[in-house]
Amino acid sequence: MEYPFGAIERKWQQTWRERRIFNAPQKSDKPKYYVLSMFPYPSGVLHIGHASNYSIGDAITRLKLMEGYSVLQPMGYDSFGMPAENYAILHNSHPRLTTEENIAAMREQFDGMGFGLDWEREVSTCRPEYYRWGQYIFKRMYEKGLVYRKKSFQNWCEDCQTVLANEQVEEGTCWRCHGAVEQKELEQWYFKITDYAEELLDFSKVIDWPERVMTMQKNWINKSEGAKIDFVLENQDTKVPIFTTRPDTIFGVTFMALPPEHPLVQQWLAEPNADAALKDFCHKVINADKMLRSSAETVKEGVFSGKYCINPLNGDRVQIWITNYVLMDYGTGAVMAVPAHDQRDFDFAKKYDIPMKIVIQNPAKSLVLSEMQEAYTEPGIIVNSGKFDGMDSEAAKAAITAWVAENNWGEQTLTYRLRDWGISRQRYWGNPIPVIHCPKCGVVLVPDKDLPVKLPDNVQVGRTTSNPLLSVPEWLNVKCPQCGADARRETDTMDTFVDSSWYFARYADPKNTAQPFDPQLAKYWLPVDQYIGGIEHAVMHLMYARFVHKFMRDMGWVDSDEPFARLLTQGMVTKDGAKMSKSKGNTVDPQYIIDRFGADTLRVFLMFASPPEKDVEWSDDGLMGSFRFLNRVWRLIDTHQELIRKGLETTSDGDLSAEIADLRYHTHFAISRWHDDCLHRMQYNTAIAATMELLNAIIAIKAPEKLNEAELAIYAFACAALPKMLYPFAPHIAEELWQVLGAAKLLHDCGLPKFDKQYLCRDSVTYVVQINGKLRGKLEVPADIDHEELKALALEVENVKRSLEGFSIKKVIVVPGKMVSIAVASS
RNA sequence: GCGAAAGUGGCGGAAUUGGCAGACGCGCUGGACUUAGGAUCCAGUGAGGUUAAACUCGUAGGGGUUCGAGUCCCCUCUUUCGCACCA
Repeated sequence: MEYPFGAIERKWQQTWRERRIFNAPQKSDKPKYYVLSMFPYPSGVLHIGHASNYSIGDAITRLKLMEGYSVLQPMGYDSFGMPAENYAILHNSHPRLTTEENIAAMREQFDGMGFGLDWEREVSTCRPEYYRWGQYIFKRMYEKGLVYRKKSFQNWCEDCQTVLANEQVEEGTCWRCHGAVEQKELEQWYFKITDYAEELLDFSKVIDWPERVMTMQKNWINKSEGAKIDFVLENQDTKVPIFTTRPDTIFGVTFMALPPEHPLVQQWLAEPNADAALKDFCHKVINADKMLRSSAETVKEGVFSGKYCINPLNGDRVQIWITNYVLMDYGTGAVMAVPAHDQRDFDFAKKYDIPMKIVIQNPAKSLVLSEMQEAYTEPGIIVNSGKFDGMDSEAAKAAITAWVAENNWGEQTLTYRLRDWGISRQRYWGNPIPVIHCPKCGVVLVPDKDLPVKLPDNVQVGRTTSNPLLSVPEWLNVKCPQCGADARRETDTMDTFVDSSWYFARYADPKNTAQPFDPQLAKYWLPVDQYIGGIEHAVMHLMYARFVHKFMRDMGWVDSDEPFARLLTQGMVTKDGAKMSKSKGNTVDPQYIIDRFGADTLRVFLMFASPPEKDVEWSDDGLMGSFRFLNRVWRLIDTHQELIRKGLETTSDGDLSAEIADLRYHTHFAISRWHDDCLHRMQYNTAIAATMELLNAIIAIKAPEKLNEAELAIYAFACAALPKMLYPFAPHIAEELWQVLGAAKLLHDCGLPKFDKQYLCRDSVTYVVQINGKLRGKLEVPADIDHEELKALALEVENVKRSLEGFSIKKVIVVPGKMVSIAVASS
């Protein structure tokens, strides 16, 4: 007989809704706790990955409620972007309509899972009441100098018909569609995330983040210290700044390397007498696959530009080469090449027969140019460097930099790999950038009173070669708010990562119509105490959100330095060892599981199969195991409910059988483990295992109706612990059984299951006896036994005695409560 | 190539501080029951060995520290992830 999960789940979902259990109060006597799972794109269908992810957040939510916190667990939808646009095209509809339909469908499925979400705080990024404030934030950032426009080569995804930020290019492909990314010269809007590079490297204000995520962000930002030094074009005043971390090698520069994108190179190419070979080379490199080009294995190539520049330190005349191995994106986009002391420059110089110059000697073994097979990149003694000769190269770094600064040739500087965040997207379904281009006034921000700039509805969506917004003249053409002249709206929309960079703050005050959120409310709820989401957002979303949060802090809107105090990166659900996907045909439909076995069964399986940060391998058999487990709990309590209710009203004083004393120990032990696993270790799989062990211990009592009053009290206590222990994972059945046992209150309001330390101490303890680390016997002794007495007893254990024959005892060690270890040597 | 994490039965996983390896679940084997179920209950289940014990081996492989190592140290292999010409 299966327990009636369907009726139970519907009943409690309705009760929670009616009693507003999960609608977080704006004010509370209790301490606050903000649990947030990354919001989904509203696909319209609940995926097993959603079920898994949100089960974790919900377990934490219910635990924190039991613990006495005022908990906020909101939910919303990341509803702008390509997928929504494509979905609408596929269904021959409009993204506004399909998105709202999908949201309604998903909401129903979320409720079917029994998630305790505060739906009164729902946000959806594509609704004007939300994106209005995204535009408002854009404007405030603009006013603070954190937004600018720049024309340059962009990562262009042909499939998505839009540009991508550097972070959004994965192995040369688009992070979303994995189409090829090429370079295209465009004028784009940027957020100056680099202003916060230094602070983004600092994770001292987060409480608990995975080391891995912090490392990934640090690597992404990649700070390096060095010097910026101006070389000067021969016979001209034009400066060519370079960045180097090795100023100690500057006297060894024999050529300069520039990428084809370098402005100087572009200028030379534009000259009427530009060299044809140079043109061809630049064209080839710029249009080459970006992934291939930036791979260390790619053969270094270049063309001599015919131009020279002057090394300011020694006046050397240096050839300028255009190469494929220098990145326009990093440092100043120009490299002083020191082939003797840099492997890349060495390879290049060998290939093109460019001279080399040793300026650092290996103290162990003198370098000879003609014999060098690779660059010498280690520290050493400075040579051929004028007044710095003889110095230690490490010390020379500072000395040379200081000399450079003194002579105004350059300065000490920091550089980061992190680039500014390009937020322009040439798509319809996104947040319009609130800007008007006026032929007289230039860039004019849309006045706050005119926000939001609403997306027009009458647009032909589809894969177009230009931004669909260009085809809506009544939207596009406006009067300049400053001078009233005919002007045009900006048609770029914002990267959807902008929308998701502040939503966690909007949840604090989601209906505010006067500002993004009331700072008082945001200061109350933020930071998010526990954030949960996929590792795939380790760099992009999490770094953008940290950046925008720091901006909001600087505006005084929030007062925390970090948006997410604790971060849990959950694993994905796999089947047959691979990520579930339609194309592989290895998907599982959570709705079918819910209909057939109940949401509680699904949740218990997902939480039991592995710790939250690890992947879960789907198993139909495993799911059945969870279903049987819940059925066993159900049968136990349902069958004995009257007995248990009676037992709950009696006290536990009186004689106990050994069996019941044992049950009492197991009960308190299981609850204490559950506490540790749920509250400290966040290892929910073992918390469920502890609950199963308790169930097994209770079921082992075969005839509870024959127990005396004291024993029955212990039995009932054990049974009553089960619903509480199950509540975070299987809340519906837990709530139902709790009611069956006669409770008046709902479980979230009844506190954590309690255990008593005194019952964790046992009268007698089993010690194991080891000889040289090998198990040789066991003995049962009183827990408070004297160690000397214990040693003596251990030596008398039959098997131990036999094993000791022919050996002499060197040492006997007692590990309290656990073992006696005997070290022996053959005699 | 660099960096990080990991490697435990047939499977998912447990072992929290260096202290009985394999909790819990799945699967499997044998049995009971019959309302024949995706049911329930009982017993067993790392490998070898034995009638049964004893005992031996065993946490990717090899060495080491220790009375004692899945756990600490060194080397090697494999897998996953991140970075990958960053000047």
